[in-house]
Parts: sequence; C-alpha cells; structure tokens
Amino acid sequence: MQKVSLKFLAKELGLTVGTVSRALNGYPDISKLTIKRVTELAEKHNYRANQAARRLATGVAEAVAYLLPANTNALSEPFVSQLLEGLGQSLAKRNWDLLVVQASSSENEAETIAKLSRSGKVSGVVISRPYKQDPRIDLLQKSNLPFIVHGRSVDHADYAWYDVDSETAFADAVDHLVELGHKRIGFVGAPTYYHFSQMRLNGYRAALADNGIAQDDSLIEIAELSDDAGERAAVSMLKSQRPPTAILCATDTQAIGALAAIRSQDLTPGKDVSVIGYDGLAFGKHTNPPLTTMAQPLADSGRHMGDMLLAIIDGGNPTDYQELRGAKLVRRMSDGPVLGHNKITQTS
Amino acid sequence: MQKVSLKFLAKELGLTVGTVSRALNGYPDISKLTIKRVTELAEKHNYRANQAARRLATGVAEAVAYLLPANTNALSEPFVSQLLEGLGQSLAKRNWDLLVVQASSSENEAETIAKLSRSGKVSGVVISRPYKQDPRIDLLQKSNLPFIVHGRSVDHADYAWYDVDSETAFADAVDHLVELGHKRIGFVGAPTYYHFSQMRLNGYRAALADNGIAQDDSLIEIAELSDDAGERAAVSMLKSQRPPTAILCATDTQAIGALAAIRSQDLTPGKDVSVIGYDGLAFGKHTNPPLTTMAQPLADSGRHMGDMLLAIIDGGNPTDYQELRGAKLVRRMSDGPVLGHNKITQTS
DNA sequence: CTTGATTCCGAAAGCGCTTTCGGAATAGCC
DNA sequence: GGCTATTCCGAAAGCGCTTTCGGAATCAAG
Repeated sequence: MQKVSLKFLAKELGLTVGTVSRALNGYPDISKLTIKRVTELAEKHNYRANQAARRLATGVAEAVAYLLPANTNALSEPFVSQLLEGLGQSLAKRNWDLLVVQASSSENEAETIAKLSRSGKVSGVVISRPYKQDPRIDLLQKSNLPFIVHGRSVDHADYAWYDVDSETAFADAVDHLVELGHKRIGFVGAPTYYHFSQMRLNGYRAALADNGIAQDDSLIEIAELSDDAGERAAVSMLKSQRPPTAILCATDTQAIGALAAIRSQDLTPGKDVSVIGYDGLAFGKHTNPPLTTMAQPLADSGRHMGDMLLAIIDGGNPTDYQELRGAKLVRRMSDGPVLGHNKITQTS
Repeated sequence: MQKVSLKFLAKELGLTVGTVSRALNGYPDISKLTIKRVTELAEKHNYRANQAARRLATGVAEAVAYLLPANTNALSEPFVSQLLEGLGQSLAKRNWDLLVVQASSSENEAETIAKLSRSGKVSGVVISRPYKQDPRIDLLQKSNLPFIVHGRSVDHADYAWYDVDSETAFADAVDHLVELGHKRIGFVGAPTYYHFSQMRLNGYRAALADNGIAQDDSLIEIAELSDDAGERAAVSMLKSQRPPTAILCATDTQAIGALAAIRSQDLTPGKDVSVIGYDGLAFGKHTNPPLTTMAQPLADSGRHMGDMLLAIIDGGNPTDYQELRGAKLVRRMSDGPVLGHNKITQTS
C-alpha cells in the first residue's frame, strides 16, 4: 500500500497541497469543479488525512478519553462495554477517537487525569462513579479540559453530568417494601467515598422517615461493590438480634450476594427475606430467584453522554448539560410481602 | 496552565530544542550534566511531549486499537472490560494509548479495519472472535499492520493469536458427561460464521465418537450468543421426540438460557437435565442452579495479548506468537448423573 | 478600454517534535 | 605544541497537514 498523502493528490491533480486541503475541508474559495476533482480522486484512493499531522496543525485532538474506573468488579462491568459502545457511536459521527485510559491504582487517578490534560491528546474526558469530593473533577475543572461525569459528586453545580436519581429510586424501593408490609428493612450500602453511596442512603433514610419507621443503625452495613462483600454484609445482618425482613442493596452485584446470604441461612429470598438491588443488570433475570431491582435506563446513556460532551467541546456551557434520569422498579421474584402480611401478593 | 513545550524548556535552559529533545530521549551525545538539568526541569514543569507532534515526526503512532466486537450481548461482555484493562496495563508500560474502535455494523468491520490501517493512527490492532474466513484478518495481513487475534480463524498459521483450546474443552465436557452416564447429549452451538463455533462442535463430535455414541443431528442446535436464543434452542431440543439428558452450550450465556428452558419444562437443571456452559463467567455462580462451565483462564489474557502485540510491533515474527491455553471444568450445580445412574454422585 | 470587484488558487509559514549533520570545544597522544 | 580523536551541542530539515495572505485571472460595470 503506497501512502496517499495530500502531496500525492496534489501532484496527481496539478494543484498544491494547500488547495487540496481546502477543497477537502469545504473552504468557500475553491471552485465547484476543483472540489469535485479532488474529492473524487481522494475517494478513489481512499485518502485519510494523517491524523497526527492534522492534530498538530489544528491543535484539536479529535479524541475523547474514558477513564476506566478503578476497583472494577467483573460482575458489574457489563456497563463499561455498553457505555463504551455508546460513546463510540457518538464520536463516530465526527470520526473522533475513543481512548480508554486507566490509572495504575486508584491513588493515581488524579495524576492520570493530570497527564492526560497536559499531553493534549484528547479534547474531552468522561469519568464514572465520582467520589464525594473528587480530585479528578477538581483537576479537570482547573485544566479547562471539557468533561462529563457519569454520576455526581457532592458539589455538582458547576460541571456537566449525567446521572440517575438513585436517591429517589431508593426511596421508591423503600416505599414499595413498606407497601408489602416490611418494617425492618436493611440497607447494604456502597463504600462511603462514592457519592452515590450517600445519595442512596439518603433516599433510604428519607423514605423510612416518611413512612414513620424508626431508623436502626444495626440495619445498615457498608460493603465493597462485590457479590462476596454483599453476601458478608447480608449474613451479618441476618444473624443479628433482630434481622431485617427485607434488604435493599446499593448495587445489583451486592444484591446477588445477599440472595446467597439468605439461602445460606436456610431462608428463602423473596419469601422469608426480600431483596431489591439497583442497576437493572441483565443477568438479574437469571439469579435465584430472579432479582428485583431498580433499573436505570442505560440503554443509550453512552451515546447521550457522548453527545453532551461534544456539545461542550463545541463551546457549550457545561452547566447546561446536567441531566438527571429516573430509575424504575423492575419486579422480578426477590421481593414479596412480609410473612403473615397479605395486603399485596406477589405478581409474577 | 501555560503550555510547556520543548521550546519553553530550551529557552529556560539556554539550549536548543534539538538538544533538549535528545536529552529527554536518551541520545548518547548529550553530557550527563545537561541530561540532568533537562530532566529535572522537565519534571518540575510536568512536561509531556505533544503526542501529535511526536507521532508526526517519528511516524510511529504509539497507540493500539481494540476492535469492539459487533453483535455484543450485555450478558457476555464482562470479558470486554477485563480485556481492555489488561491491554491497557500492558500498553501503559510504554505510555502507549489504547483506542477502542467499532464498526457501525458487522458488514462494516472490514472497512473499519481498512480505514484504521490507512489513517496510521495505530501501530497495532487486536480483534476478538474471528470468523471462519475473516476479511479483517486478510486486510490486516495485507496492510502490514501488526495485529493479534483473540481466537483463531480456519487458516491461522500465518498470524499471531491467543486462543483457548475449546475443541479439547468440549471433548472434555462430553467425557465428563459420559462418565456421569449421559448418552443423549445435546449441543447448543454458536453461529457458524464464528470459527470457535466449528471447533467446539468438532470437540463435541470427536468425543462422542470416542465414547462410541452415535451422532444425532436432532441434538444439535445453532443459536445466537444470547440467553434468549440459548433458551429457545434448548426448549426445542427438550420438546423433541427423544430429548437429551444433558445439554452442552457454546457459551455460558446460552447455557443460562438453557437453564431457564429446562425449568420452563418443569424439569430440574442439574438433575433431570444437566447443563454445561463455556467461558467461566463469574456470575455463573449465581444462576439457578449455579452453572457448571468450562472456564477459560482470562485473568491476565489481556495483558498477555498486549505484550505479544508489542513484541510483534518491535519486529517479532507474528508466527512466533501463537498461544493456546487450556480450559478446565468448573463444577458447580448444573451437572449431575443421568437419572438412574449412580456411578458418580454430585459433589458440591 | 479602464477600473473595481470577484473568483480561485499558489506560496509560505507554522504546529511541536525528531534526527541527521557538521562543527566548535575539549581531550588525548606522541 | 601540533595533530588527531572525542565530546557535546547548534542548526536545520522535515513529518503531513492547516490556514492566512496575496495576487493572477476573470468578470461586470462604467
């Protein structure tokens, strides 16, 4: 494969590289005829501008980075490939690249962002699962690099984000359980450095209060985002003096562990103890029993976030791009009325 | 943030950009002292070479692309993020970038590769799930772009690949089922354009022959790589004249569907009908019942493939980098002795 | 025919870096 | 002290593209 450059095209057509470049980029000072000749020849030879040269000349990277979350867990990662796919689709409209970057450790996340912004290899960044106070966000703001956060930190007024209202979701979940007659509702939370952890806990607490149920800290456990951690947390709850009749988990992954925990105590999930997760992961359909969950609408969230980021890169005001979606209850089989309570019966 | 370029450093030090560049890149014609001064100042200002300029000057992209598989399925995609993570770790050693590219449709995969090779934005490519005759591989070979295939196509003698010996794995699975007394073993295969589909079928057939079991084409179904497709395939098998007592599935995702199928026929998976999947997906632990599977060792396969690719980019001979790993049986609860047979009893 | 406005393209600088080449300064040798 | 090695750095070309500027050619108008 010979290399087909602007110079090559120019020589072939008896033009200069500058002219060919302008023809290709739609400058108004090129005749229709020339444009036609140039584009046709370019097409014929499958010309692609050398990206490095283009980037160097224009100063725009034409690329966006996704910061791979640290502490990943194989069970919860389907969302990564889905997000990537959506982002890619969005960027493809401009022929931009999608970079995947990761910190060597979670302590290095900030440094990774710093490097990224200095190297100038991307024109935008998206990060997931922000912490309460997220140094990555601070850095991004300082560096003037457009970015969008998948989630929110405590102070989220000044940047662009896309999030699901998990606070309300957890309140809804509590309401649902209360309707089923539950009064002792456990909560398996996420590590507290994640801001979503706080919000989900808030939703849980608020709904408890609204329903006139006293808070009981022995019903609250914080666990890592893994099935095993969820299981351990649930076990300890179930073994306590006054075990819960229902357990709400910050993530589906934890909830799946909770199901195992319940079975390990010779109890039946969905019957003896209800479990509701959060995320709406597809494989929740296949757990034992199928997991009831608060599903977030992440179908095209990746593409959506890509579009938002692009708009900001184009000069849009980040604060104009803050979007909150709602989660909705997907009832499967892991929730049910509290024993001896039949106000509502389980429907499929 | 002011931009810190070579020029800036040079001016600061009273040197020329050429000298600074050579100092930073370890050229031998720079004095120790100068190197020290340069590196220290660079460090102080957190200097990062502008990548576009560097690429343009050297002609090497310092980046590798992963082609996101088409027809993805949310249930099976944990492997994508794991692979990406491993690749990223490998590339990080050189500060190279990881690009994620995807075709708009599976028909466009070849064209996507073609574009990629012409744009010169990557020095290497990794693709997953090759087809029997894979146009992407042909293209990659023609374009002289180093690449590595996660899997193998029919003619895999001339390129680098990393694969798991699923042929043997499926033979082993059959052997295992035969030991459990099964004689009617169904096979839910993958779409035939995937080469791994053929190999798994081969392993199945060979083992059947070795065990003196007659082939029965009514026990073979081809299905898409989704839980639903697996379920449909299994249902039709179970409803047939002479249903199987065990079902082998090309992927865990399909196997999970098969579990559902068996339950839908009021049968108990692992008792009335055994199911064995392939992949070793983590959430197989949580299905109903937990899924027995042939687990592939993909723990650090991503990093491994990254290292291989890098070696090839460095001039290594692609055919020196062909690696076949073995899968091993992970017994959970979805396999058991055929009814009325007690040669081996289920052990947790 | 002259002038001024348009249309269209060539020329050239420059993006930030790498790398070759040549030469000044220093060192080593008899 | 003169000569050849050696050490070290500056100068400059160039990677392939974009973009500004100016000017030749064409056109319309007077």
